[in-house]
Amino acid sequence: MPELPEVESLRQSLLPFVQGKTIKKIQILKPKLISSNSATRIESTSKSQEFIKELTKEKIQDIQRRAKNLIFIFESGKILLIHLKMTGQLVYKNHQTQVAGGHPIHNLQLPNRHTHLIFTLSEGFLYYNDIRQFGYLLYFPNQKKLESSNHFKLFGPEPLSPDFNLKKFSTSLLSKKALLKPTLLDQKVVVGLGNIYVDEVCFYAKILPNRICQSLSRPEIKLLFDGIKKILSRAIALKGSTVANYILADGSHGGYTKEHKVYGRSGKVCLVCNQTLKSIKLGGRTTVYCPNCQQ
DNA sequence: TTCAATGTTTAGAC
DNA sequence: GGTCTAAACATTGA
Repeated sequence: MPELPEVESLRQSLLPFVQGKTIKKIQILKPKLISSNSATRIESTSKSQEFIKELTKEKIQDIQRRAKNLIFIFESGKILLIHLKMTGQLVYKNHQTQVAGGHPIHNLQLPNRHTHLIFTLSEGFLYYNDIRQFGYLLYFPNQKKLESSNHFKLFGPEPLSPDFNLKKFSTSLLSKKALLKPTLLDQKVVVGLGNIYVDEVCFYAKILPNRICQSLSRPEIKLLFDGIKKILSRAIALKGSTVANYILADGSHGGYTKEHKVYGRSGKVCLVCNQTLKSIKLGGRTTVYCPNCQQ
C-alpha cells in the first residue's frame, strides 16, 4: 500500500530500532520474494542461499529511501533494497515494543501466515509480511551495483529535494499529450506519488485529473508543484495514511487518512463546495474528484 | 459470485 | 517513439 509518505515514515520509525544492530539469522519462507522483482521472479534456492550467506552477521548502518524503495545500508557497504509494493509491511519487534509500517496491520500475531521473511537481530526481530506477495527484497554487494542496476535508472526527481524544480517539472508536463493523472503516477516524471496522493494533489490544485498535460497553464503547474510538496510533507509529518494499528515507541498513533479530501470519498460530498464527488477510471486506477471544484 | 484494493512492468494496438 | 488498455503478480474482504 505504501506511497512515499508511508515508506518515509516507516524508514524514520524503524531506523532508531535497527541502526547498529546485527543480523543474526535470516529465515526465508517465500524464496520468490528475494529472487528478483515481481515481473521476472523465479524460484531459486541458490538465490536464497546467497541472500542468507551475504547478509547474516552484517551490521545495519543506515536506512535510506529512494522513491518508494527502502534501502538498508550495512557497515560493510552491502545493500538490501526492499519494495513493499501494494501490501508489503515491515514490523520490528522486541520484548517491549513493536514498530510497524507499510500495509495496515490486522494480525498482531507474529509471525503469521503472511510473514515471508524473518530477520533475527542482535536485539529483536524484523518481519517482512506481504498479503499479495508483490513486494520484493533484493541484495546488492555495494552501492555501485545498485546504482548501475535498472532499478534506479528510470527514476525522476525526489519531490521533496531540490532536484524537483518547477522549471523541469513544467517542461516535462508540457511536453506530454498524456492525461494528468497517469503522468503524475509515472515515476520518471516525479517519484513517490501513488493513487491516493495524486488524487489529493489534483484536488488541491483544483485541476481535473483527466486534463491533457499540454493544456495546463503555468499557474496550474505551479499549484500542482506546490501541492505535491505540501501534501507529501504534511503526510510524512502525520506518519502517512497507513495507520491501522500503527504503534510507535511512545504508543502514539498518527494519521493522514482523516485528511483525505477525495481519495476513498466517491459519492460523498466535497468538503469545500458540498457537491457530490465523482469517480472515474484513469490509467486503470479509480480516481475521485470534485466536478465543481476541479477544472 | 464478482469486483476492487496505497504498485509496477509488459505486451499489444493505434 | 508516445500513449492507451489490459493483464500479470496473489489474496482478502466488501
